[in-house]
Amino acid sequence: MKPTPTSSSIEDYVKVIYSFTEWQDKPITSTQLAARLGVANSSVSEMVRKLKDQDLVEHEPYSPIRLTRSGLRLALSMVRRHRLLETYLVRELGYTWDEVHEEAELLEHAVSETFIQRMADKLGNPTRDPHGDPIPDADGHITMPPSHRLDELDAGHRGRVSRISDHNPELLRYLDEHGIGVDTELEIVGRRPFGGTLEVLAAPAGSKDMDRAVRLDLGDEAAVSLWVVTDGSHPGCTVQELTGGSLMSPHTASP
Amino acid sequence: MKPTPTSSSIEDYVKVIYSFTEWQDKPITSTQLAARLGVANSSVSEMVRKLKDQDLVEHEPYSPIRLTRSGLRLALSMVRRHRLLETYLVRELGYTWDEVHEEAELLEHAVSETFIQRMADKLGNPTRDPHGDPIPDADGHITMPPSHRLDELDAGHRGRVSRISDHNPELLRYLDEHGIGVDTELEIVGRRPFGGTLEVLAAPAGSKDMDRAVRLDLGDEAAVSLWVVTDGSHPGCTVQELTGGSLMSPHTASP
DNA sequence: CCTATTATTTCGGTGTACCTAAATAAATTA
DNA sequence: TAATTTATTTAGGTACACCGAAATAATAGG
Repeated sequence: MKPTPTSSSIEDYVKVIYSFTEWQDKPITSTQLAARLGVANSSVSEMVRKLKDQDLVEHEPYSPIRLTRSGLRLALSMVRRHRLLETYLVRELGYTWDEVHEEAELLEHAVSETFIQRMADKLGNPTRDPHGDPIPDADGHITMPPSHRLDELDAGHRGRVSRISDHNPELLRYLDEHGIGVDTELEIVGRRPFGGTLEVLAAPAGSKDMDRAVRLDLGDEAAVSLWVVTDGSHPGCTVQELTGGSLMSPHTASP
Repeated sequence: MKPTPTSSSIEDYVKVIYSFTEWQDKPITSTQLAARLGVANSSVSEMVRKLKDQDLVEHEPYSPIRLTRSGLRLALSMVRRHRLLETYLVRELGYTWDEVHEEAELLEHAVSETFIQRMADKLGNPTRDPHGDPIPDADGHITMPPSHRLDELDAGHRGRVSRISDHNPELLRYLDEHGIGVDTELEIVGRRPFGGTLEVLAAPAGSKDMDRAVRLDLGDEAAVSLWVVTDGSHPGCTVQELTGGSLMSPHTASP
């Protein structure tokens, strides 16, 4: 419960802890956190102690890690930075959606609050980034679209792609080559679970041609996450993560 | 003479070493370097050893520090980053010239080469930044305008402001309030050296009104540096630093 | 030329964020 | 439930970039 000298590592920890609960509500464990940050478990233990000292997380030994109110505030401000930066890079500097993640990852720790605000103004305060993720506002309010898991959708289901995870550039390029992006209308034409892997076949709406359908091979553990709107009406409704985790009800986060 | 894992500290050291010799040619000493970086002398000694190991500087104990060819290359790339960022922030994000320095200082360590290039393209590969400083090209070539020291100019001399140091926001705001910026036409209406300080009175060209002239009180030690073109013809000719150091001949640096 | 002053380097330490290996707690399963 | 496996934390150590204080070299003054 001390002051708050924040560092770029701290920002990363908090952001990852937040992200883990963005689309499902189980809190993250040390090991998962270590894996996502690419550091050793022991580093996490140590750092979590520090985060707790600064009142950014709640944590009892051997139990999962949860953000406090002020941890959530910090996390949402990092998420806002990241997503605004991605939007800006795509709209103003001609980046493609598969390039932006890494660059934003570095920049989010370096830019000032002024920079963020000027950028947001110039972009017209967007509420979704190029991957379809919601952008928190300056006060840390974020509205998650209501959602269902893609792996619960039946063949024949149509909808718009609402969101595609920005973590796998290779997947993004693959989807791009097949004409799939945010807001693309899709239809689930088939599905085949096997060997712990869920395979979803999707094609531009209307096509029933299984051979020409995009084959999405979805391992567990966050390898891939594609999101699909379950009704074709408005963008930004009824989406849910493909990989791991249980179905959760729609929610809104704010500090 | 080892490989080259660069860090943001190393980048700062090298950039400051370069800057010191940009407008005069005496090499920097440990103490001066420490002062400009805001670190202790002992930190500089240590770091300079490391820079030498990486073949970025030449240095014999107790003598001044000079960049090697590869040190100069790195320095010019940092200067390019910094000046392009300043230009971009002013032109694209509505920063004023007195705000940009700090922001660029942070960003220059974080952005990728791709980012720099896209930014440069969008700006049309400018060769001067908002303060009038020359921007090195992608190959590390920079052309310094030929120059005379402002403190050698006589009263009555007219010219355009070619360059104003970006290190003192307060000065920049002061000048701005008095309508002085890069490319403003000025006339030296008087001068008064006293107590180790040089005072220059300048006014918009034509005005002979000493009272309404801008009074520039120029201490030594890099407190202020204003640059004035000594002839009104083209921008980018005959400029020189105001503070400390001896007159040097025009030169061009490149790695 | 020798001494006093100033510049520079060396030495012993600090905080941050990592790591591996060892110890301990929790969960699984036999 | 006891034993094994897995998760987590603790212990001991590293690299980086910094610091103040002490030692040493260079410079300036008498």
